[in-house]
Amino acid sequence: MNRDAKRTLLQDVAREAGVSTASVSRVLNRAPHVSERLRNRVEAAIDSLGYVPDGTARALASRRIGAIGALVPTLDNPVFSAMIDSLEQRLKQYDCRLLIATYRYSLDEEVESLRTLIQQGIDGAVLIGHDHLPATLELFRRHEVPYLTCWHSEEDPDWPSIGFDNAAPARHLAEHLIDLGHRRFGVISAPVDGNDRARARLAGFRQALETAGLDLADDHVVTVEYGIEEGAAAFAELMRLMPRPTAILCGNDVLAFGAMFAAAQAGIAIPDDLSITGFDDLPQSRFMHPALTTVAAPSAEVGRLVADTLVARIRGDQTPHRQVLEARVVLRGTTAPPLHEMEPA
Amino acid sequence: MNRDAKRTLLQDVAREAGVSTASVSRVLNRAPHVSERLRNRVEAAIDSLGYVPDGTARALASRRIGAIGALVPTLDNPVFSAMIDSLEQRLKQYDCRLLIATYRYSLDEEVESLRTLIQQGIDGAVLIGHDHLPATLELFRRHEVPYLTCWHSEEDPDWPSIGFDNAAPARHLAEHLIDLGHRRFGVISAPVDGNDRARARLAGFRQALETAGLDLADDHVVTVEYGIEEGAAAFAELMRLMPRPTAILCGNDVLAFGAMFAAAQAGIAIPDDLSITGFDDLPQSRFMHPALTTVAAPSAEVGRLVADTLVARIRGDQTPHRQVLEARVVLRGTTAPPLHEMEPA
DNA sequence: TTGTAGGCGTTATCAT
DNA sequence: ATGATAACGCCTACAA
Repeated sequence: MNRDAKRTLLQDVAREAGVSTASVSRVLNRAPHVSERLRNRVEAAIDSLGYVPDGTARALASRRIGAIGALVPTLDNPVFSAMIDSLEQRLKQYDCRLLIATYRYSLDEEVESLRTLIQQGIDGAVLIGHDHLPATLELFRRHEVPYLTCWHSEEDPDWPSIGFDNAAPARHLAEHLIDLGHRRFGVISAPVDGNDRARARLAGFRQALETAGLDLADDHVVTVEYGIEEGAAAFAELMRLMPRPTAILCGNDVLAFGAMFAAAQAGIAIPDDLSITGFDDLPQSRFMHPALTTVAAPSAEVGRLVADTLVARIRGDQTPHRQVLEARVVLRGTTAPPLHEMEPA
Repeated sequence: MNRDAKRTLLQDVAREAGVSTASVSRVLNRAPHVSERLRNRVEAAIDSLGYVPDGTARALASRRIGAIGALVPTLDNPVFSAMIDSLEQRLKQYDCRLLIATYRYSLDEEVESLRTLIQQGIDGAVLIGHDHLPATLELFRRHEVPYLTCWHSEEDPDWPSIGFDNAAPARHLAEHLIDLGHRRFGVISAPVDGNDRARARLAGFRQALETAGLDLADDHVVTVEYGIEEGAAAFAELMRLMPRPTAILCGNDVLAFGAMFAAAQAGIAIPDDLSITGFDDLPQSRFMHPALTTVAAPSAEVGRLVADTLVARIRGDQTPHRQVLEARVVLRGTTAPPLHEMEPA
């Protein structure tokens, strides 16, 4: 009786079953060319000994760890946690684990986190968005780690992707407001530095306005960090403009929540006095008063598809370089014609 | 020029620096008794070769993988994603990675996920709550994996914990409503099966009511899955009761959101016609109209403390068996005296 | 303080 | 189809 009852090894299983360690390994890995009889003997031995394979030894010998890495800016944003949630669920079906790292929107930290994950031996990785440092790409290349980006739809030979167009729906939102008769706009944007999604959305807003011959002065675009309170503060800033905007486009739903809250505080009626839009379609956006007009980001779908595609890439299968999902505009109650609007000059 | 330019190994670094592999290993692991000179030589060699240690080999040889596992019911619930977010951030400071697995509130699936994580070689694990299958405990014991539970405050020699009391604040919420003059209550609860937190909260509600000599009939407790829509449906069910409750206690904020939405739809004024409470204090709860009376679950704090404590346990340090954080009742705008209430008989 | 060498538990390449 | 056995890359007694 050893003082720490040595764990049972593959070798013990082999002895118990009266076969070679190679055969046990084959059974474990469902390798072809294994006789029914041998398989049964081995499986019986495994059961009777309660054998559990050692993942680290297996990883060293096989050069794959059975886990992928996901690098996300933060899990505090529900769109990302929803994506990660569905990603993990799907990976489980492939018997693949998930290693998470967050980088607080710092691309430098993203590189560092990726480095440690690669060191850890991940079989593949998924990144958010299209903005990354060159060092990131170099790490993937040098260590030959299969990777994917998601949440954007840029065409780029360096970055295979699964996502959706962030600019077009943003443009549609702005066009919708223009069609309703709005002429004076305000924008609340997330910081665009290192965040291509925020940038694309802002660009979409701008494009629609320019096409309509409308001006969007710099002081009509307020940039704030993610957060309801931040959205409320940005809203207050926009409301100090004279003349006031009649519509406010927000870079995401949470900023829109903040804007709606501040509007209510200030006694500004949505959508009668002012229209507001979001982007993401968080679960509660449907259940507000009024319900938020926004764009539905397909979080869960992205997660599933990333799992399917990354696993395929790891296997060496061919996969589409770029997959674009639909991000649909959802018209609800926060957008309406500008009631108290004067006709443009 | 090999066709796959073999990666540089620790051995290569040793040769380059003109020292033994053991010395390189020592430098890598910040072992004591290493001369300044040797360290510099080795570090120079590491830089010049761009050496990156192999995590899998290190894991096999050292018997630790540099990652812990977190088993959570789902990441779709913001309280959990917030906790995981802070957990991961803190773990990074200890140079420790995070492996995530979700189990959709199925304790059987929890066991299975734990098994694969342990097989993966995790250095430690954290579980949510106090409800677990015996097999879970056995896995920890058998594989000698340090572990922690969180989000509850049960005293149990088997389960070291970091969390907060779920029952007491729930009781306080109910007491507060009783003090305001409410006598007829409804409860919207999450499924309590395998969920000690939901059970504790419900028990807290019950206890306060019983102490006050009030009745809570079975049909005044509606159990629904997590979700705004689910909360709304439960609310509708409670509103069909005659006489109607004047206060509704919800098992979490999201259910409360649903209830508030349904109330607004039905033209029931909160808090004048009806009081509503939640539990969790999600970011938006403060920014609703009216703002939600609820209990603040210290998500981020739990995450940080779990990281600190689990890492200490892995090192073999002594840590408190049970750490109880404060979960404070936050009185806001959804609770008020029952305006249209008759005096109790 | 530094070097030598034997594991760590599998997988995978050969034979047979 | 099955069996020997050499990797896999690093850590760590133990020796010097």
